[in-house]
Order: sequence, then C-alpha cells, then structure tokens
Amino acid sequence: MEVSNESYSEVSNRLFFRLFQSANLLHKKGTAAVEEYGVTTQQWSVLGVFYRNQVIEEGGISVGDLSEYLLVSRQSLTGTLDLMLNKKYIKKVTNPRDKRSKLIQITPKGRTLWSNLQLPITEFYQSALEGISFDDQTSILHYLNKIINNMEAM
Amino acid sequence: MEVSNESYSEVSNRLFFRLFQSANLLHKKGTAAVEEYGVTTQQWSVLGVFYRNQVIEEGGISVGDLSEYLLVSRQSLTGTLDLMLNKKYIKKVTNPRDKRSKLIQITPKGRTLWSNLQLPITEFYQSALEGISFDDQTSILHYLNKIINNMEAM
DNA sequence: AAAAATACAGCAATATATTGACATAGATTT
DNA sequence: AAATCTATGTCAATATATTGCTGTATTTTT
Repeated sequence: MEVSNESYSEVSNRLFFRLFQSANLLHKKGTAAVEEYGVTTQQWSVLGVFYRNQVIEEGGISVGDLSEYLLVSRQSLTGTLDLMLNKKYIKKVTNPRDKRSKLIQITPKGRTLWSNLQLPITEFYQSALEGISFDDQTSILHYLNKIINNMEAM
Repeated sequence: MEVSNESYSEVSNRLFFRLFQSANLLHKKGTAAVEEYGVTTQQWSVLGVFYRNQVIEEGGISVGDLSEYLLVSRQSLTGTLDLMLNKKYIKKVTNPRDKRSKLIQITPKGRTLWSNLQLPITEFYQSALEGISFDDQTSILHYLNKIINNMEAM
C-alpha cells in the first residue's frame, strides 16, 4: 500500500503525542496506586534498582551509574534521592575507591517498603495492560527499546 | 507457550520502565531538536492544537478543553500558557458565552513559529523511528491508545 | 613531579507535572 | 428569587525534569 507523507506525519505525530500522554498518566495513576505508601513512580524505580544482581554484588550504586541506568540527569536524581534519604529508605556512603563518588544503598526500611509495593504495583500494571496479550506486551517493549536506542544515538 | 508469572511481571515492569524513560528522552531530545526556536515539547504540543479542525471552527480553545485534550492538569497548563503568552505565541480572550472561561488563540507570531518547527520536528520523529515500519508505527500507536484508555478508566 | 584534562555530585535557574484550595461565574434545586 | 452545587482558571506547595556551572578528586599527559 502506498502511504502518503501526510499519513506518515500524522502517525508519528500521534505516536509521540500519545507517548507523552501515557508517561504523564503512568506517573499520575501510578503514584495514586501506591498513595498509601506516599512514594512516587520515580522513587519506586529507584528502589527497584537495588534488586538488580549487579547492584547487589557491588553493595550499592553510584549516583552517576544510577543516573545512567534511569536515564535522568544527576541533578534530578539528587533531588529524588534527598527525599528518599529523609524518609530513610536509602543511605549514602562514601565510595572507598573514589572520594568523589558516593554509593547509594537501600535500608531495611526501604526493603520493607519495596515488599509492600509489589502487590499494588502489579495490580496497577495488570490493569493498565488489560486486553493486551503477553506477546503484544513483548512487542511494545521491543518497540520502546528501539525508539530509546534511536533517541540515545542522536 | 506457558508463561510464568515471573515473566509477566518482568515484561510489564520493563515495559513501563521504558515508557517512563522514552518520555523523558522525548522531552530532552525533542527540546534539543528545536533549540534554535527556544520552545519545549509541551509548548509545541500546545501550538499543534490550534490546527485541529474543531479548534479552528470554534476560534480558539478553553483552558479546560486544552487540559483534557493534552491530559495534563489545568494548573500545569496555566504555567505553560503563561510562558507562551509572554513570548506572544498565543493570546487569551474572554469567552463571550461564559465569563469564567477564557479562549486561547494562536497569534501570527505563533503561526510563524509553528511553520518553522515543522521541518526539525519531522526530522526528529523520523530519526527516532528509524528502522520501524509504518505498519509497526501504527501498531505502537494502537497499543499506546489502549494503555491510555486503560489508565484513564482507573 | 607537576600540569592539564576529565569525572563526580550537587547548586542554581527554569520548565512542567501533581494535588488541594480559593474566588468568581453558571447551573440546578428548592 | 434564593440557596446550593458545580465549573473555571489560578494560587500555593511539592516533586521531578533539564542545562550550565562549581569545587573537589582522580586520571592522563608532559
């Protein structure tokens, strides 16, 4: 089928417009889903990082590595981490190998919170993905990875 | 194929994590793509609204309708609109039919900006969608619509 | 060994996102 | 007609996002 330039433009415009909107809704509804625990979607993303094998092995993660992994600026991350520090979900220790660097570690309180978050987060995701098969979810993930890789390469 | 609960969780966690990241990159790289014009991705989204048939016919759009269309809060929109007012890309007029309401309209300066933005925006989108066919782009849009509808229904 | 370049985390300014609240205006109920 | 409820846009507080910059520390070059 021949596809006009107008159609291409319309689809890509709509696609990115919806991407923008879906992320806003993800934050709004996701934060509401765990309202009783008083954390935001970004904070739970940070907590999730401590359960990655590499981070467990290294006994924490630096601000720089966390920034790269989450794809947010170090400055934005500092603000989020400060809030989590105040709530005592994480702690910062000086990196023994590099005095410039700090290692972020999860606390026991943070671990308890993470356990408590599993059920509401799972329910939220299941609700958001209602009617989308596992194969389709895998396709979406594949496409998002591709788009992210393309934008990172800019 | 039997899919374990762990796999489901992993895919949905990754999917939403990537959604969060792709939106951040969209704003970062999109704003950089039009850096010479000094507007953000949200501001160009607002400008694009004035070219919708219904908005053209009605001679503008209210803050409330704009908020609903963009899926952002009225309060966030007020801030973005104020910046665009200062730059004189838009103007506000009292709604003749409802004194509480204001109609937002694009200015000639805003129209010139919108014209100038078309090429860099198109190039940005094309680059971000490199290697993704038109049919696949249509699929992504379909999935995003579905996820948005699901989250709106929460 | 000393100088230069780079890395790390955070400060500052700015933009955008949320929720709760408020003053004014319109719609509905009594 | 008056009272009550709902709608509209903005104010305020807070969270998170960016870029540019800075002080300190490490690495690389001379």
